[in-house]
Amino acid sequence: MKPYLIQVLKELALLGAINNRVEISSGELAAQIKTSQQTASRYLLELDEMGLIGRELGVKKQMIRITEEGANVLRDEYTQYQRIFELPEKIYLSGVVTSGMGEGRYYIEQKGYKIQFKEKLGFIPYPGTLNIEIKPVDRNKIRLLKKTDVIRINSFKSGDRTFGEVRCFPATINDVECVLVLPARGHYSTVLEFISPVSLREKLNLKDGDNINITVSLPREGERCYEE
Amino acid sequence: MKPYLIQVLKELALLGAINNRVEISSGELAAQIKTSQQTASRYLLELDEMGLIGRELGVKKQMIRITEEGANVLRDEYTQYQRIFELPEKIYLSGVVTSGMGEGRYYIEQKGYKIQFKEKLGFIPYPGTLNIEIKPVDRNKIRLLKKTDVIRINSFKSGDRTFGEVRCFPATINDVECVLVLPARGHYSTVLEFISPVSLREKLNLKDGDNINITVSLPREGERCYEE
DNA sequence: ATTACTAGTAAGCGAGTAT
DNA sequence: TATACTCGCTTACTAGTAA
Repeated sequence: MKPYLIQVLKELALLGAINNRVEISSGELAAQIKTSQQTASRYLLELDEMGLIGRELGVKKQMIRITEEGANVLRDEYTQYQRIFELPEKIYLSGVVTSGMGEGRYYIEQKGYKIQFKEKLGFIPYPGTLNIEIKPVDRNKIRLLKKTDVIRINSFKSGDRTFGEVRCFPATINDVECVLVLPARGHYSTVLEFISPVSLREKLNLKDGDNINITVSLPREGERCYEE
Repeated sequence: MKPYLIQVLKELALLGAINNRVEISSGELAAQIKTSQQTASRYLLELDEMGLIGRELGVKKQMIRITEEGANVLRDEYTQYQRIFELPEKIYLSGVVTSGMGEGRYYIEQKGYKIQFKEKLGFIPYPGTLNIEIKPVDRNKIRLLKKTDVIRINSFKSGDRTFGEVRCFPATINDVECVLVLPARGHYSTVLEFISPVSLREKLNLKDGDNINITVSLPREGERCYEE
């Protein structure tokens, strides 16, 4: 979808072309979007061919109406802006199922973690984590999570070693509820670990390489903290 | 403002670049917006030169943050989408002060209208209308108004002639409250007439040719009616 | 008046590559 | 690895104009 066509569609929508036909000549549209009449005419032809607008050409002007499909294009844009400005409650990620090397399992089996999971999450996790590899660029979204404070699992000592603090976020994978577990310290990884009372791999019938969609819930506004 | 730059800015914002710095290479951005690394690099240069983003170039990746100015560009876009989808309570117009030929005055001085103005608007208008010429393309917005029902002034007979039904809409001109009066029948005009208890021309200190901004309030959702 | 075609020009794109 | 330059190619633009 060409960006300039979205802009034109938006302009038509602002004139009311979503719920009504709108009377506008290519010259008028051109003035509105500050381009030439010829270009405006071409835009309308393109939008028409793509089925995003409908036109009734009269002898003089034309009546234009945005189609359902065209309205959907704009609605999608609107949704994106809402995600930007409406201090989102969720972030959206997609990723691929991978196999870790069983370290996730080793960690969550530690008594010091298990007690806290039971207390703060209300369940003892199935012994094993579901590892999801996300796109490197989406680590920026994880960055946001690291600054928030949802459910905090404290660090503890066991024998000679220390197990670090981790943070938990209510999440869904393909609409199944689970919990994202992030180490509070350390470098950003492209692999996320999820836990649940039951085996997510079985419940979701997943195998390595499967694509899945993730949503992660963010805490309420007041608890949010940003840089600087 | 080039449409494709807005799209890129939006993409960065979706990664969280408004409140945080975001770590992204030109190649990653390219993949995100489905273009080449070179083009993505050029986009970032353009946005940087325009002051819409700030960059910290490291040896490897770069940290990007949307500036206040950049955020404003996106906020303006968002506002436009809100006007499209949030079933607006107001429509926004701009226009130029013109002189009619005194017909407005003739009409509102009619007793049949005056009684109804007093009853339904709560005031007897200053004897004269403020005429505002709008852009022809904005008649589409007026079209929306014609389908709504805010304050209806009934037609009446006086002597041998009939005075038609008119509709009134709460409005503001340069933030001063007034009332837009539209004939219920007849062709769309590019000249709108406004009334008020006092002389709007004096109160706003207007002369012919002055540019003014208008907002017109629409009725609540339930009362709205669309074509078809 | 319009819409929209043609043709010449300008802007945008991406492969190759320097840094 | 990165970023971002050059340059040939493609796409988009507008003036002129036909319908």
